Amino acid sequence: MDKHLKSSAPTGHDRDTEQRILEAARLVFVRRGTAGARMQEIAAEAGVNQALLHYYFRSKERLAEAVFQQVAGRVLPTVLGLLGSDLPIEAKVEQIVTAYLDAFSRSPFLPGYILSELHHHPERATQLFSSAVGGSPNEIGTTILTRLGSQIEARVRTGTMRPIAPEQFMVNLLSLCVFPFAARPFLRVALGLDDDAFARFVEQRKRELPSFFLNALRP
Amino acid sequence: MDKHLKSSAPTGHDRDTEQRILEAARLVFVRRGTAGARMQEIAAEAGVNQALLHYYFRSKERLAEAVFQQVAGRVLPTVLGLLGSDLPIEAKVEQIVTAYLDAFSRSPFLPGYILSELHHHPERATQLFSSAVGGSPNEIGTTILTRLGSQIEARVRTGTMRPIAPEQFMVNLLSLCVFPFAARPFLRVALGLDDDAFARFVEQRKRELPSFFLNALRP
DNA sequence: GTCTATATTGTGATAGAC
DNA sequence: GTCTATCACAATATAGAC
Repeated sequence: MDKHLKSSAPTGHDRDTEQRILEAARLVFVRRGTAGARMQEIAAEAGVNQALLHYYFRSKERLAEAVFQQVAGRVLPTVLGLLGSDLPIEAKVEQIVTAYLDAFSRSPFLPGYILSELHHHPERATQLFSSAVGGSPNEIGTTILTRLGSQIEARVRTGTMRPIAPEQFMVNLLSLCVFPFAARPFLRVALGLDDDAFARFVEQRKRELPSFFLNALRP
Repeated sequence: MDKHLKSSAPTGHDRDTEQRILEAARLVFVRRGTAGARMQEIAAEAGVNQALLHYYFRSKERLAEAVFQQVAGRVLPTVLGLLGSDLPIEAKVEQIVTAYLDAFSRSPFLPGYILSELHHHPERATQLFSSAVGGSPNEIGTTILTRLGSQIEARVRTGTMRPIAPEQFMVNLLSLCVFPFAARPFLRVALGLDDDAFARFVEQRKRELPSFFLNALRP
C-alpha cells in the first residue's frame, strides 16, 4: 500500500495530500494574490507536481476559492460572534481587539490578502457570509446590528454613552483593528518600523486601543 | 500633419495620446489589479492598439508603476501636508477627515487598489515616499511625527488632552478614514448597503467622525 | 506615431503511463 | 494517487509597413 493509513475514501482523494496542497496554496495565494499566483509555485511549495493540483481541485479558480473560504471563514465568525453576543459593550470591545490583534500578529498578511481579494472579487463577500455563518447574508448582519443597537440605546438612556449608529460603531472598531495590518507595507516606511518595531507597535495598540475606543463613546 | 497641434516633442511622444493611455491604464489597473489587468483591455479602453502601449511605456511593468505613482502620489501629499502643518489638532482632524472622505467618495476604489498593490509590491511604498514628497522616506515621517508629538505633548501639559503616541494618533485617524472604503465590498454585504446607502453612510461619517475621534482624546 | 501581423514566451489544463 | 510529457491558448512584446 502507498502512504501510511490513507483512507483513500470513495472520493478518491488522499486527505493528507489534499491538506498539503491547500496549505501550500494558502501560502502562495496570500502573498501573490489570486491573479499573481502560479500553479507551478504552489506545486513546488507542496512538494508535488502541477497535475496533482488539478486532480484535487480541478482548476486554479476552484483552488483559489477554497483557500479564500478557508482563510476568511476563520476570521469572520469570531468577530461576528463577539459583536452579536450578550457581553456588555466594554467586554466586546476588549475581546474583539485582543482576538483580532493576536490573530493578525501571527498572520500579518491576512488582512492585506482578504481586502485585496474582496476588491477584485467583490462577489465573494456574499459567498463568504453564506458559508462562514449559516443563514442568509443580510439577515445575520441585521441581527447583530439590532442587538448592538439596543445595547447602545440602553446605555444612552442611562447617560453612560453618547449616541452612535451601530453601523458606525462596528466599522470604527473594525477599522482600528484591521487597517494597521492591511497598510503594513506603508506604515513600515512612513513610521520607519522594522519587524520588531512593528510588533511593539501592535503590542502598544493592544493595550491602548480599547480605552481609546471606549473613551470616544463617553457622553 | 496628423492630430491637432501636437508638439511631437524631442521624445517622440504625443502628450495627448500618452495621457489617454495613462488614463485608460488607471481605470483597468484599479479594478483588476496589476496582475489581473490585460494590456489588450487597456488598449481597447484607450481606443488604440496594443503595440502603442509598448511604444509609450515599453512594458506592462513600467505602465503599472506609472499608474501607481500617479494615483498614490496624489493621495499621500495631501494628508502628510495636513498632518505636518501648524494647524491646531482639531483643525487637522477635521480637514483630514473631510479631504479623505471627499476624495474617496469620488473614487471609491482607490483605497482598495492602493492597499492591494502595496500588499503585493511592498517595495513600492519606498518609491512612493521618495517621489510623492521630496526627500528621504524616513526623514519625512520623522519630521511629521515629531511635530505632531510636540503638539500633543503641549495639550497634555495643559490638561486638555490625554497622552497618545503620535504614531498611534496617525494610524487611528488613517484607519477610520481609509478602511471603510477598502472594505467596501464586505460592508455592502455585512450592512446590506447599496451604492446610495453607502454614500449616505459616508456622509454620516463625515459629520460624526471628527467628534468621535477628538472625543477619544479627551483627558 | 500608429497600425497589422507575428514572434515568443508563460501558464492553466489534460492524456496517459505507472 | 502520482508522475512525465504535452497541448492549447492567452498574453507580453517586437518587426516592419504606412
